[in-house]
Amino acid sequence: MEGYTKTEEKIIEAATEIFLEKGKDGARMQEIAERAGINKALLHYYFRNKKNLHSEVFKKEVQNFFDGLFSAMSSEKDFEAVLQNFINSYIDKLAQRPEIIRFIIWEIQQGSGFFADLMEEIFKEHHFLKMPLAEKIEEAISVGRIRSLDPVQLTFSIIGMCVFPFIASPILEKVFRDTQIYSETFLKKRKEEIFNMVWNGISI
Amino acid sequence: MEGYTKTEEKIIEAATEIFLEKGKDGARMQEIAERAGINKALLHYYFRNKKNLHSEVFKKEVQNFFDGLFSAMSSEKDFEAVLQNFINSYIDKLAQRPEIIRFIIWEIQQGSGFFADLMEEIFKEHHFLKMPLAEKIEEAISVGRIRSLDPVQLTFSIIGMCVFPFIASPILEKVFRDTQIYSETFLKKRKEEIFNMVWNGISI
DNA sequence: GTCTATACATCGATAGAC
DNA sequence: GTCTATCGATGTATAGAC
Repeated sequence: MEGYTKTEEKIIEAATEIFLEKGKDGARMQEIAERAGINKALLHYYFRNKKNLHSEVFKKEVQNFFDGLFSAMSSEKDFEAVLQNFINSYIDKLAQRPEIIRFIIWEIQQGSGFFADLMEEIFKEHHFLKMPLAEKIEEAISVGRIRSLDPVQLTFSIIGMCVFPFIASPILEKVFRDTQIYSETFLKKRKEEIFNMVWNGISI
Repeated sequence: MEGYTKTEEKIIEAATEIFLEKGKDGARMQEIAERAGINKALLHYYFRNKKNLHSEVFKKEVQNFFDGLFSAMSSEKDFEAVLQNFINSYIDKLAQRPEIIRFIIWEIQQGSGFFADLMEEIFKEHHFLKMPLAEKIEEAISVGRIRSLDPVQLTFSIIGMCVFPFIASPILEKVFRDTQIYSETFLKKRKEEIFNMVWNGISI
Protein backbone atom coordinates (compact mmCIF):
# COMPACT_ATOMS: atom_id res chain seq x y z
CA MET A 1 0.00 0.00 0.00
CA GLU A 2 1.31 3.40 -0.97
CA GLY A 3 0.98 6.66 0.85
CA TYR A 4 0.27 5.09 4.22
CA THR A 5 2.45 4.95 7.32
CA LYS A 6 3.08 1.60 8.98
CA THR A 7 0.36 2.20 11.57
CA GLU A 8 -2.16 3.39 9.02
CA GLU A 9 -1.49 0.25 7.02
CA LYS A 10 -2.18 -1.96 10.03
CA ILE A 11 -5.42 -0.09 10.69
CA ILE A 12 -6.61 -0.24 7.10
CA GLU A 13 -5.84 -3.93 6.95
CA ALA A 14 -7.74 -4.71 10.14
CA ALA A 15 -10.62 -2.42 9.21
CA THR A 16 -10.94 -4.03 5.80
CA GLU A 17 -11.34 -7.48 7.31
CA ILE A 18 -13.88 -6.37 9.87
CA PHE A 19 -15.94 -4.14 7.59
CA LEU A 20 -16.08 -6.85 4.93
CA GLU A 21 -17.23 -9.39 7.47
CA LYS A 22 -19.63 -7.37 9.58
CA GLY A 23 -20.59 -4.36 7.52
CA LYS A 24 -20.42 -0.71 8.47
CA ASP A 25 -22.96 -0.87 11.27
CA GLY A 26 -21.99 -4.29 12.57
CA ALA A 27 -18.31 -3.42 12.79
CA ARG A 28 -16.95 -2.12 16.11
CA MET A 29 -14.12 0.37 16.41
CA GLN A 30 -12.92 -1.54 19.45
CA GLU A 31 -12.58 -4.74 17.46
CA ILE A 32 -10.78 -3.02 14.62
CA ALA A 33 -8.34 -1.47 17.10
CA GLU A 34 -7.67 -4.83 18.72
CA ARG A 35 -7.06 -6.59 15.44
CA ALA A 36 -4.69 -3.81 14.40
CA GLY A 37 -2.87 -4.18 17.71
CA ILE A 38 -3.54 -0.63 18.82
CA ASN A 39 -6.24 1.21 20.79
CA LYS A 40 -9.37 3.10 19.85
CA ALA A 41 -7.87 6.52 20.42
CA LEU A 42 -5.33 5.94 17.70
CA LEU A 43 -8.04 4.99 15.25
CA HIS A 44 -9.61 8.39 15.72
CA TYR A 45 -6.25 10.09 15.60
CA TYR A 46 -5.66 8.74 12.10
CA PHE A 47 -9.14 8.55 10.64
CA ARG A 48 -11.20 10.98 12.74
CA ASN A 49 -14.35 8.82 12.83
CA LYS A 50 -15.95 5.57 11.76
CA LYS A 51 -17.64 6.92 8.66
CA ASN A 52 -14.34 8.22 7.41
CA LEU A 53 -12.50 4.98 8.03
CA HIS A 54 -15.22 3.03 6.29
CA SER A 55 -15.11 5.30 3.25
CA GLU A 56 -11.36 4.92 3.04
CA VAL A 57 -11.58 1.13 3.15
CA PHE A 58 -14.47 1.01 0.71
CA LYS A 59 -12.75 3.25 -1.80
CA LYS A 60 -9.56 1.24 -1.67
CA GLU A 61 -11.33 -2.08 -2.15
CA VAL A 62 -13.49 -0.89 -5.03
CA GLN A 63 -10.61 0.78 -6.82
CA ASN A 64 -8.47 -2.29 -6.42
CA PHE A 65 -11.20 -4.52 -7.79
CA PHE A 66 -12.07 -2.51 -10.87
CA ASP A 67 -8.57 -1.27 -11.66
CA GLY A 68 -7.44 -4.82 -12.20
CA LEU A 69 -10.54 -5.61 -14.19
CA PHE A 70 -10.52 -2.62 -16.50
CA SER A 71 -6.81 -2.54 -17.18
CA ALA A 72 -7.17 -6.06 -18.54
CA MET A 73 -9.81 -4.71 -20.94
CA SER A 74 -8.34 -1.66 -22.56
CA SER A 75 -6.29 -3.35 -25.25
CA GLU A 76 -8.02 -3.50 -28.61
CA LYS A 77 -8.96 -6.98 -29.66
CA ASP A 78 -11.63 -8.83 -31.53
CA PHE A 79 -14.96 -8.72 -29.70
CA GLU A 80 -15.05 -12.44 -29.14
CA ALA A 81 -11.74 -12.19 -27.31
CA VAL A 82 -12.89 -9.11 -25.41
CA LEU A 83 -15.96 -10.94 -24.21
CA GLN A 84 -14.05 -14.04 -23.24
CA ASN A 85 -11.52 -11.95 -21.40
CA PHE A 86 -14.12 -9.89 -19.55
CA ILE A 87 -15.94 -12.96 -18.28
CA ASN A 88 -12.73 -14.67 -17.22
CA SER A 89 -11.36 -11.62 -15.43
CA TYR A 90 -14.62 -10.85 -13.68
CA ILE A 91 -15.04 -14.38 -12.36
CA ASP A 92 -11.43 -14.62 -11.26
CA LYS A 93 -11.65 -11.28 -9.48
CA LEU A 94 -14.85 -12.29 -7.72
CA ALA A 95 -13.37 -15.63 -6.69
CA GLN A 96 -10.49 -13.74 -5.08
CA ARG A 97 -12.72 -11.38 -3.12
CA PRO A 98 -16.32 -12.60 -3.00
CA GLU A 99 -17.06 -10.49 0.07
CA ILE A 100 -16.81 -7.35 -2.01
CA ILE A 101 -20.20 -7.98 -3.61
CA ARG A 102 -22.10 -7.61 -0.38
CA PHE A 103 -19.95 -4.64 0.49
CA ILE A 104 -20.82 -2.85 -2.74
CA ILE A 105 -24.47 -3.84 -2.82
CA TRP A 106 -24.98 -2.48 0.65
CA GLU A 107 -23.39 0.84 -0.22
CA ILE A 108 -25.28 1.13 -3.50
CA GLN A 109 -28.68 0.66 -1.94
CA GLN A 110 -27.83 3.04 0.88
CA GLY A 111 -28.49 5.70 -1.70
CA SER A 112 -25.55 7.94 -0.86
CA GLY A 113 -24.30 7.97 -4.43
CA PHE A 114 -20.79 7.41 -3.14
CA PHE A 115 -20.28 4.26 -5.16
CA ALA A 116 -21.69 5.78 -8.33
CA ASP A 117 -19.31 8.73 -8.04
CA LEU A 118 -16.42 6.38 -7.39
CA MET A 119 -17.23 4.33 -10.49
CA GLU A 120 -17.44 7.41 -12.65
CA GLU A 121 -14.01 8.40 -11.40
CA ILE A 122 -12.59 4.96 -12.18
CA PHE A 123 -14.15 4.99 -15.65
CA LYS A 124 -12.46 8.29 -16.37
CA GLU A 125 -9.08 7.07 -15.15
CA HIS A 126 -9.29 4.25 -17.63
CA HIS A 127 -10.55 6.58 -20.37
CA PHE A 128 -13.97 5.01 -20.66
CA LEU A 129 -16.98 7.22 -21.19
CA LYS A 130 -19.52 5.09 -19.33
CA MET A 131 -19.46 1.32 -18.95
CA PRO A 132 -16.42 -0.32 -20.49
CA LEU A 133 -18.13 -3.45 -21.73
CA ALA A 134 -21.10 -1.54 -23.12
CA GLU A 135 -18.74 0.54 -25.25
CA LYS A 136 -17.11 -2.56 -26.70
CA ILE A 137 -20.52 -4.02 -27.46
CA GLU A 138 -21.57 -0.88 -29.32
CA GLU A 139 -18.43 -1.09 -31.40
CA ALA A 140 -19.03 -4.74 -32.22
CA ILE A 141 -22.57 -3.98 -33.36
CA SER A 142 -21.52 -1.05 -35.51
CA VAL A 143 -18.94 -3.13 -37.36
CA GLY A 144 -21.45 -5.96 -37.81
CA ARG A 145 -19.62 -8.45 -35.61
CA ILE A 146 -22.73 -9.26 -33.53
CA ARG A 147 -26.42 -8.76 -34.08
CA SER A 148 -28.04 -5.48 -33.17
CA LEU A 149 -29.20 -5.33 -29.55
CA ASP A 150 -29.24 -3.02 -26.55
CA PRO A 151 -25.65 -2.82 -25.20
CA VAL A 152 -26.81 -1.89 -21.72
CA GLN A 153 -29.14 -4.87 -21.51
CA LEU A 154 -26.40 -7.22 -22.62
CA THR A 155 -23.97 -5.75 -20.12
CA PHE A 156 -26.49 -6.31 -17.31
CA SER A 157 -26.93 -9.88 -18.41
CA ILE A 158 -23.26 -10.73 -18.53
CA ILE A 159 -22.41 -9.16 -15.18
CA GLY A 160 -25.46 -10.74 -13.60
CA MET A 161 -24.43 -14.17 -14.75
CA CYS A 162 -20.90 -13.68 -13.44
CA VAL A 163 -21.90 -12.33 -10.07
CA PHE A 164 -24.79 -14.56 -9.10
CA PRO A 165 -22.98 -17.78 -8.17
CA PHE A 166 -20.84 -15.86 -5.70
CA ILE A 167 -23.83 -14.20 -4.12
CA ALA A 168 -25.62 -17.46 -3.65
CA SER A 169 -22.66 -19.74 -2.99
CA PRO A 170 -23.56 -20.68 0.59
CA ILE A 171 -27.03 -21.91 -0.34
CA LEU A 172 -25.90 -23.52 -3.54
CA GLU A 173 -23.22 -25.51 -1.80
CA LYS A 174 -25.84 -26.66 0.66
CA VAL A 175 -28.57 -27.53 -1.84
CA PHE A 176 -26.16 -29.17 -4.27
CA ARG A 177 -23.79 -30.86 -1.91
CA ASP A 178 -21.32 -31.75 -4.63
CA THR A 179 -20.97 -28.23 -6.03
CA GLN A 180 -17.81 -26.40 -4.93
CA ILE A 181 -18.18 -22.87 -6.27
CA TYR A 182 -14.58 -21.90 -5.64
CA SER A 183 -13.04 -24.99 -7.16
CA GLU A 184 -10.99 -24.57 -10.33
CA THR A 185 -13.26 -26.95 -12.19
CA PHE A 186 -16.45 -25.09 -11.29
CA LEU A 187 -14.99 -21.68 -12.14
CA LYS A 188 -13.74 -22.95 -15.49
CA LYS A 189 -17.09 -24.51 -16.28
CA ARG A 190 -18.91 -21.35 -15.26
CA LYS A 191 -16.78 -19.21 -17.56
CA GLU A 192 -17.46 -21.51 -20.50
CA GLU A 193 -21.16 -21.67 -19.75
CA ILE A 194 -21.56 -17.90 -19.68
CA PHE A 195 -19.51 -17.39 -22.79
CA ASN A 196 -21.41 -20.04 -24.73
CA MET A 197 -24.77 -18.74 -23.65
CA VAL A 198 -23.91 -15.19 -24.64
CA TRP A 199 -22.14 -16.02 -27.86
CA ASN A 200 -24.95 -18.29 -29.03
CA GLY A 201 -27.37 -15.54 -28.21
CA ILE A 202 -25.66 -12.67 -29.99
CA SER A 203 -23.35 -13.87 -32.76
CA ILE A 204 -24.57 -13.49 -36.32
CA MET B 1 -51.45 -11.03 7.99
CA GLU B 2 -52.69 -14.12 9.77
CA GLY B 3 -51.98 -15.26 13.28
CA TYR B 4 -50.97 -11.86 14.54
CA THR B 5 -52.76 -9.55 16.94
CA LYS B 6 -53.34 -5.92 15.94
CA THR B 7 -50.32 -4.75 17.90
CA GLU B 8 -48.06 -7.47 16.58
CA GLU B 9 -49.12 -6.50 13.08
CA LYS B 10 -48.18 -2.87 13.67
CA ILE B 11 -44.80 -3.94 15.03
CA ILE B 12 -44.05 -6.33 12.19
CA GLU B 13 -45.01 -3.71 9.66
CA ALA B 14 -42.78 -1.05 11.20
CA ALA B 15 -39.92 -3.49 11.76
CA THR B 16 -40.08 -4.65 8.14
CA GLU B 17 -39.69 -1.13 6.84
CA ILE B 18 -36.79 -0.31 9.13
CA PHE B 19 -34.91 -3.59 8.76
CA LEU B 20 -35.22 -3.44 4.98
CA GLU B 21 -33.90 0.09 4.94
CA LYS B 22 -31.16 -0.04 7.55
CA GLY B 23 -30.33 -3.70 8.00
CA LYS B 24 -30.20 -5.70 11.18
CA ASP B 25 -27.35 -3.79 12.78
CA GLY B 26 -28.33 -0.38 11.52
CA ALA B 27 -31.90 -0.70 12.75
CA ARG B 28 -32.78 0.69 16.18
CA MET B 29 -35.45 -0.76 18.43
CA GLN B 30 -36.36 2.77 19.47
CA GLU B 31 -37.09 3.75 15.89
CA ILE B 32 -39.14 0.62 15.25
CA ALA B 33 -41.20 1.30 18.37
CA GLU B 34 -41.83 4.90 17.35
CA ARG B 35 -42.91 3.98 13.85
CA ALA B 36 -45.25 1.35 15.26
CA GLY B 37 -46.69 3.96 17.62
CA ILE B 38 -45.74 2.08 20.78
CA ASN B 39 -42.76 1.95 23.13
CA LYS B 40 -39.66 -0.19 23.37
CA ALA B 41 -40.92 -2.25 26.28
CA LEU B 42 -43.78 -3.57 24.21
CA LEU B 43 -41.43 -4.67 21.47
CA HIS B 44 -39.64 -6.91 23.92
CA TYR B 45 -42.90 -8.08 25.41
CA TYR B 46 -43.96 -9.45 22.02
CA PHE B 47 -40.70 -10.47 20.41
CA ARG B 48 -38.30 -10.90 23.34
CA ASN B 49 -35.27 -9.40 21.56
CA LYS B 50 -33.98 -7.81 18.38
CA LYS B 51 -32.59 -11.01 16.85
CA ASN B 52 -35.95 -12.66 17.25
CA LEU B 53 -37.85 -9.78 15.71
CA HIS B 54 -35.46 -9.67 12.80
CA SER B 55 -35.83 -13.43 12.17
CA GLU B 56 -39.58 -13.10 12.18
CA VAL B 57 -39.53 -10.27 9.67
CA PHE B 58 -36.96 -11.98 7.49
CA LYS B 59 -38.87 -15.25 7.40
CA LYS B 60 -42.12 -13.53 6.51
CA GLU B 61 -40.57 -11.52 3.70
CA VAL B 62 -38.74 -14.46 2.16
CA GLN B 63 -41.74 -16.75 2.34
CA ASN B 64 -43.97 -14.13 0.82
CA PHE B 65 -41.53 -13.55 -2.02
CA PHE B 66 -40.96 -17.18 -2.98
CA ASP B 67 -44.45 -18.45 -2.29
CA GLY B 68 -45.83 -16.16 -4.94
CA LEU B 69 -43.05 -17.08 -7.29
CA PHE B 70 -43.23 -20.84 -6.94
CA SER B 71 -46.97 -21.18 -6.92
CA ALA B 72 -46.97 -19.53 -10.33
CA MET B 73 -44.62 -22.28 -11.50
CA SER B 74 -46.11 -25.54 -10.44
CA SER B 75 -48.59 -26.04 -13.27
CA GLU B 76 -47.32 -28.30 -16.01
CA LYS B 77 -46.67 -26.50 -19.26
CA ASP B 78 -44.35 -26.53 -22.21
CA PHE B 79 -40.82 -25.54 -21.22
CA GLU B 80 -40.85 -22.42 -23.35
CA ALA B 81 -43.89 -21.21 -21.42
CA VAL B 82 -42.36 -22.25 -18.12
CA LEU B 83 -39.24 -20.26 -18.86
CA GLN B 84 -41.17 -17.22 -20.01
CA ASN B 85 -43.34 -17.39 -16.94
CA PHE B 86 -40.42 -17.77 -14.53
CA ILE B 87 -38.61 -14.75 -15.93
CA ASN B 88 -41.74 -12.61 -15.91
CA SER B 89 -42.71 -13.58 -12.38
CA TYR B 90 -39.21 -13.10 -11.00
CA ILE B 91 -38.82 -9.66 -12.50
CA ASP B 92 -42.28 -8.54 -11.41
CA LYS B 93 -41.66 -9.79 -7.87
CA LEU B 94 -38.31 -8.01 -7.70
CA ALA B 95 -39.81 -4.81 -9.03
CA GLN B 96 -42.37 -4.95 -6.24
CA ARG B 97 -39.80 -5.45 -3.49
CA PRO B 98 -36.28 -4.66 -4.69
CA GLU B 99 -35.03 -4.15 -1.14
CA ILE B 100 -35.38 -7.85 -0.47
CA ILE B 101 -32.26 -8.65 -2.46
CA ARG B 102 -29.95 -6.79 -0.12
CA PHE B 103 -31.82 -8.28 2.80
CA ILE B 104 -31.30 -11.82 1.58
CA ILE B 105 -27.74 -11.36 0.39
CA TRP B 106 -26.75 -10.01 3.76
CA GLU B 107 -28.26 -12.95 5.56
CA ILE B 108 -26.79 -15.50 3.17
CA GLN B 109 -23.25 -14.30 3.55
CA GLN B 110 -23.62 -14.05 7.30
CA GLY B 111 -23.13 -17.79 7.20
CA SER B 112 -25.84 -18.69 9.66
CA GLY B 113 -27.54 -21.10 7.29
CA PHE B 114 -30.88 -19.63 8.27
CA PHE B 115 -31.80 -18.67 4.74
CA ALA B 116 -30.73 -22.02 3.30
CA ASP B 117 -32.92 -23.85 5.81
CA LEU B 118 -35.80 -21.55 5.03
CA MET B 119 -35.48 -22.19 1.31
CA GLU B 120 -35.40 -25.93 1.81
CA GLU B 121 -38.60 -25.64 3.79
CA ILE B 122 -40.26 -23.56 1.08
CA PHE B 123 -39.16 -26.02 -1.61
CA LYS B 124 -40.77 -28.84 0.33
CA GLU B 125 -44.02 -26.97 0.81
CA HIS B 126 -44.26 -26.59 -2.93
CA HIS B 127 -43.26 -30.21 -3.49
CA PHE B 128 -39.98 -29.45 -5.21
CA LEU B 129 -36.95 -31.56 -4.49
CA LYS B 130 -34.29 -28.88 -4.91
CA MET B 131 -34.49 -25.85 -7.15
CA PRO B 132 -37.80 -25.53 -9.00
CA LEU B 133 -36.41 -24.17 -12.25
CA ALA B 134 -33.55 -26.67 -12.34
CA GLU B 135 -36.05 -29.50 -12.18
CA LYS B 136 -38.01 -28.14 -15.12
CA ILE B 137 -34.80 -27.75 -17.10
CA GLU B 138 -33.84 -31.37 -16.47
CA GLU B 139 -37.21 -32.47 -17.71
CA ALA B 140 -36.91 -30.37 -20.86
CA ILE B 141 -33.51 -31.87 -21.61
CA SER B 142 -34.68 -35.43 -21.07
CA VAL B 143 -37.56 -35.01 -23.50
CA GLY B 144 -35.29 -33.35 -26.04
CA ARG B 145 -36.93 -29.94 -25.89
CA ILE B 146 -33.64 -28.11 -25.33
CA ARG B 147 -30.00 -29.04 -25.85
CA SER B 148 -28.13 -30.91 -23.16
CA LEU B 149 -26.52 -28.63 -20.59
CA ASP B 150 -26.00 -28.29 -16.86
CA PRO B 151 -29.38 -27.35 -15.30
CA VAL B 152 -27.74 -25.74 -12.29
CA GLN B 153 -25.55 -23.53 -14.44
CA LEU B 154 -28.51 -22.42 -16.50
CA THR B 155 -30.53 -21.69 -13.38
CA PHE B 156 -27.71 -19.49 -12.04
CA SER B 157 -27.59 -17.63 -15.33
CA ILE B 158 -31.27 -16.91 -15.51
CA ILE B 159 -31.61 -15.75 -11.93
CA GLY B 160 -28.45 -13.66 -12.22
CA MET B 161 -29.81 -11.88 -15.26
CA CYS B 162 -33.12 -11.19 -13.53
CA VAL B 163 -31.62 -9.92 -10.31
CA PHE B 164 -28.75 -7.78 -11.48
CA PRO B 165 -30.58 -4.70 -12.78
CA PHE B 166 -32.30 -4.32 -9.42
CA ILE B 167 -29.05 -4.61 -7.52
CA ALA B 168 -27.39 -2.01 -9.64
CA SER B 169 -30.35 0.26 -10.32
CA PRO B 170 -29.06 3.33 -8.48
CA ILE B 171 -25.80 3.43 -10.43
CA LEU B 172 -27.41 2.51 -13.69
CA GLU B 173 -29.94 5.28 -13.43
CA LYS B 174 -27.09 7.66 -12.75
CA VAL B 175 -24.76 6.48 -15.50
CA PHE B 176 -27.54 6.16 -18.05
CA ARG B 177 -29.69 9.12 -17.19
CA ASP B 178 -32.51 8.05 -19.47
CA THR B 179 -32.85 4.53 -18.04
CA GLN B 180 -35.75 4.08 -15.62
CA ILE B 181 -35.38 0.55 -14.24
CA TYR B 182 -38.83 0.45 -12.67
CA SER B 183 -40.70 1.76 -15.68
CA GLU B 184 -43.08 -0.58 -17.43
CA THR B 185 -41.18 -0.23 -20.67
CA PHE B 186 -37.84 -1.14 -19.16
CA LEU B 187 -39.21 -4.13 -17.29
CA LYS B 188 -40.93 -5.41 -20.40
CA LYS B 189 -37.79 -4.97 -22.45
CA ARG B 190 -35.70 -6.69 -19.79
CA LYS B 191 -37.98 -9.71 -19.74
CA GLU B 192 -37.81 -10.05 -23.52
CA GLU B 193 -34.06 -9.61 -23.57
CA ILE B 194 -33.46 -12.35 -21.01
CA PHE B 195 -35.86 -14.74 -22.66
CA ASN B 196 -34.36 -14.19 -26.10
CA MET B 197 -30.82 -14.57 -24.85
CA VAL B 198 -31.63 -17.80 -23.06
CA TRP B 199 -33.83 -19.28 -25.72
CA ASN B 200 -31.30 -18.55 -28.46
CA GLY B 201 -28.65 -20.15 -26.31
CA ILE B 202 -30.45 -23.36 -25.42
CA SER B 203 -33.15 -24.23 -27.98
CA ILE B 204 -32.36 -26.99 -30.43
C1' DG C 1 -51.31 -5.55 27.44
C1' DT C 2 -49.37 -1.27 27.84
C1' DC C 3 -47.04 2.12 30.00
C1' DT C 4 -42.89 4.85 32.63
C1' DA C 5 -38.70 4.52 34.51
C1' DT C 6 -34.46 2.73 34.68
C1' DA C 7 -30.68 -0.73 34.80
C1' DC C 8 -26.65 -1.99 32.56
C1' DA C 9 -23.57 -2.51 28.70
C1' DT C 10 -21.33 -0.69 24.95
C1' DC C 11 -20.72 2.47 21.45
C1' DG C 12 -18.03 6.35 19.15
C1' DA C 13 -15.32 9.98 20.33
C1' DT C 14 -12.25 13.09 23.18
C1' DA C 15 -9.07 15.01 26.85
C1' DG C 16 -4.77 14.98 28.50
C1' DA C 17 -0.42 12.67 30.17
C1' DC C 18 3.75 10.96 28.23
C1' DG D 1 2.32 9.15 17.93
C1' DT D 2 0.59 6.44 21.37
C1' DC D 3 -1.40 5.55 25.50
C1' DT D 4 -5.13 5.46 29.68
C1' DA D 5 -9.13 7.12 31.33
C1' DT D 6 -13.40 8.71 30.68
C1' DC D 7 -17.35 11.29 28.72
C1' DG D 8 -21.97 11.52 26.84
C1' DA D 9 -25.11 9.24 23.98
C1' DT D 10 -27.48 5.45 22.86
C1' DG D 11 -28.23 0.64 22.65
C1' DT D 12 -30.97 -3.58 24.35
C1' DA D 13 -33.50 -5.27 27.85
C1' DT D 14 -36.21 -5.46 32.26
C1' DA D 15 -38.88 -4.19 36.66
C1' DG D 16 -42.95 -2.78 38.27
C1' DA D 17 -47.19 0.26 38.29
C1' DC D 18 -51.63 0.40 36.12
